This record gives sequence, structure tokens and C-alpha cells, in this order.
Amino acid sequence: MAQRKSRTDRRIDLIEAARRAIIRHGIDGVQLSHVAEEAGLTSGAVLYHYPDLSELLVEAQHAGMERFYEQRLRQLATVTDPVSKLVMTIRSGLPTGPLDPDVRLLNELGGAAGRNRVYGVLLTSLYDRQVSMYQSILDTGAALGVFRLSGDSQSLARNLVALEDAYGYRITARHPVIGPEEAAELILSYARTATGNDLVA
Amino acid sequence: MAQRKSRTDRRIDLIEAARRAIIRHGIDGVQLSHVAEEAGLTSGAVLYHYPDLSELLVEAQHAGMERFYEQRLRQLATVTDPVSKLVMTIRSGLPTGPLDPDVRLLNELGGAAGRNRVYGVLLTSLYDRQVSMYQSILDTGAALGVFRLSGDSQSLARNLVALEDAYGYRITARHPVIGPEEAAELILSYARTATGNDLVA
DNA sequence: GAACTAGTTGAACGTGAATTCAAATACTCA
DNA sequence: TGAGTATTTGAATTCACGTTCAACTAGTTC
Repeated sequence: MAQRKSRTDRRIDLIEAARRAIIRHGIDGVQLSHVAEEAGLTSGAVLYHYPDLSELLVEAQHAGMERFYEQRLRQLATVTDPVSKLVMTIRSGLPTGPLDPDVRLLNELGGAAGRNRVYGVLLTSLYDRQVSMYQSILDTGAALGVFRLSGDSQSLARNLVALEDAYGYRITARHPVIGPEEAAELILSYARTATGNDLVA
Repeated sequence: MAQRKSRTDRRIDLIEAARRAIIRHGIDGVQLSHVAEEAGLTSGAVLYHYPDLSELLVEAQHAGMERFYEQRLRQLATVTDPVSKLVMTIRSGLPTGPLDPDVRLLNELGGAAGRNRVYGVLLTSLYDRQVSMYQSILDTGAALGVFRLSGDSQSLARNLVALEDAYGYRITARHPVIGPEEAAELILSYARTATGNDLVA
């Protein structure tokens, strides 16, 4: 028998297992047995904690998103210079490679968000928070006179997040020439014209 | 009994039916019976034409992509002025609204492309072709002295397509403030700095 | 219009997954 | 230690889906 765990511990495990299962089989292709296998449990045990699989999937997506976002914020807090912040943030929004689990998970939501309102709301809320994150970096840099913005900070921030998203898809789809480095450089080229700054640390 | 049709006609119908079924149920959630229902046939009839459902799905995705791309090219051919071309192309790459079937279909591929090589290749090739499309518009405009490009045309084109893609996702996910108009304006703001042109027709 | 061919149906079958639940097991606390 | 509770298992059941195929139907050809 698998190691017995407390309700809360097991639920955390299951959320992790669901994350992996979604990445492996797709948000619409994942099934109870996949999650059970990832968790090293039987289907019955999964059902004991989550009688409704779709609820577990939503929680898994939610947790994955929060983790992704929190991680970026945490990294951001380690520097103060707006230029470093901007460059670091651009890099932290891109997958490390085609297999990056965080981005793979987020990408699963893209299609589903058009069909499922809950996923649409989740994804939209992540986007908006990321926009705010960029916007505050841009505003700070402008206030300090480091950046000379080419437009309103919100529009620029929206475009920056949009670029991240799109290159995330390109990289996970294994574009033969656009990898993490190239994508970062493409976004940076936009960020340079947007801020009027060379963006060299 | 459903109207009897020739092999080729029926296959065309089935590809259309599969397109609708994918949009409704997701690329990983679609099943034989969904396609049959959309086509007004029984599962057996579908299987008679496509013994392997996944092949039909690939064909449906392929057809949808080609249609999307050809449509853009055709529209592009109706004007000659680089400014009009650019503005028109930006608009034609965005969904008309959250329910736009062409973009909904393409979005389904995003997540699947990370798991399925065939979908990855399809999506990558569409991206590259769209980049070429933009690049030739930019290059022409630059040659005519209408555009003063802020960087190499390939990078600018890559970013333009990336922005389209990303806003396609935002719109189908029903972002409360970013609709087709707003997205077009955001991309145009980038295109203006990229071309040094006001882009007013 | 008879023979042939291609397309379609519907029922039968097999498979695999979700669901249910009694029994087993491990932990908690008195 | 022993009673009680929470967690997990595994087997039984049910259900939904894909698959097969004989029969049927509507065209096509001669």
C-alpha cells in the first residue's frame, strides 16, 4: 500500500500529480487513472479526495499559475535597478526549453479557455497580473528617468506579456530556430524601442 | 439514411465536421461520435472513410490552417500600398470575436503542439509563413521609403505574428477589455514604432 | 432493368475507464 | 493496549466508447 498521508498532504500530492498528468496527456485527455498513476495511488484513493476530477484539474491549473507568478515576483524582488528588473522579468517569463513544465501547463489552458469559462478567467487573471508587474517596472524606470517610454505603460506592458506568451508557445512547439535565447532577444528588441534604453546590465 | 455522397465529397464534409467537433470538445477531448454527430452520420460511416480518427483530426487542423492562411493572402492581394497592407494584415490575423472558429481551431493546437510532433510542425510552419508574409510587406515598404524600420525586418515580423497569436488567445479567452479593436490598436502601436509610419490609410 | 459497386446503417461485441463499496490497513488518542 | 477514525485497496458494477460486420440502400454501368 502507498504511504498513508494526511488529508492536506495528500491533496497537495494530488495537485502535483494532476499537473504532471495534464502536461502528459492534455487538459482534455487526462483521466483519473493517469492522475492515480502519477500519484502512485489507485483511482479509488484519488476519488476519495477529489470525487470530481475536473475540480482537481482546476486546482492544479490554479496552483501552477500561482507558482509561476509568485516565482517571477520573488525573482524580481532580488534586484532594484529597473533595467535589471526588466531584463530579468523578460527571461523569467519564457520557458527554459521545450519541456519546461510551468509553461507547458499554461499552454494547455490556451485552447481550453475558449470553451471553459473557469479556465478563461484563470488565464485572463494571470495575464492581467503580469501586465501590472511589467507596468510597474516601466513606470518606475520612467519616474527615475532611466526609461523614456514610447507610449503609455499599460499598452507597452500588454505587448510585452503578449510576446512572452506567444514565444512560450513557439518554444514548446519546438520551433527550430526560436529557442529561449532567441525569444528573449526578440522581446528585448521590442523593450529597447519601448523604453529608449539599451537594456544592458 | 443520410444523403449518400461520393468519397471525396464525404471526406470534405468530414473534415469540416471534425473542425467543428474539435472546437467544441478540444483536440484531446474529441471523439468519433462527436465527429459523426457533426457530420450527421453514424460512427461506422466515419470509420469507413477514416479508419483512424487521429488522421482525420490532423487533416482537419491542416485544412483549417491553410484556409486561414490563404484567406489572409487573398485579402492582402487586394491592395498594393504597404501601409494598407500592413494594417489589413494585422486585422486579418485577429479573431472577429471570442467565437471566431478559425482562431479557436488554431488555439487548440497550442497545448497539443508540445506533446504531438505533427501538430508542432504544423503550427511552426504556419508561424513561419506568416512571418514571411509580414516580412515582405515590411521590406517592400522600406524599399519604397514609406517605412523606416527600427530593426531587421525578420525580427519585427516575428514579433508582429507573435502579438497576433497572443491576442488571439486573449480574445478567445474573453478578456473583458481586450477585444478585436483593442488588440488591433495594441499591435498597431508596435507597428508604428517598428515602421516609423503613422499607419493611417 | 439487372448486376455490380460504393456508401451507410444498426446491432453485437470487446475494451477500458469511472464509479461504488466492503474490507483491510495504518494512524490517533484515550 | 484497544477503540475509533481516516485512508487506501481491490473487486464488482456500470457505462461509454471504439470496432466489426452483415444487411441494406442508392447509385452506376452495361
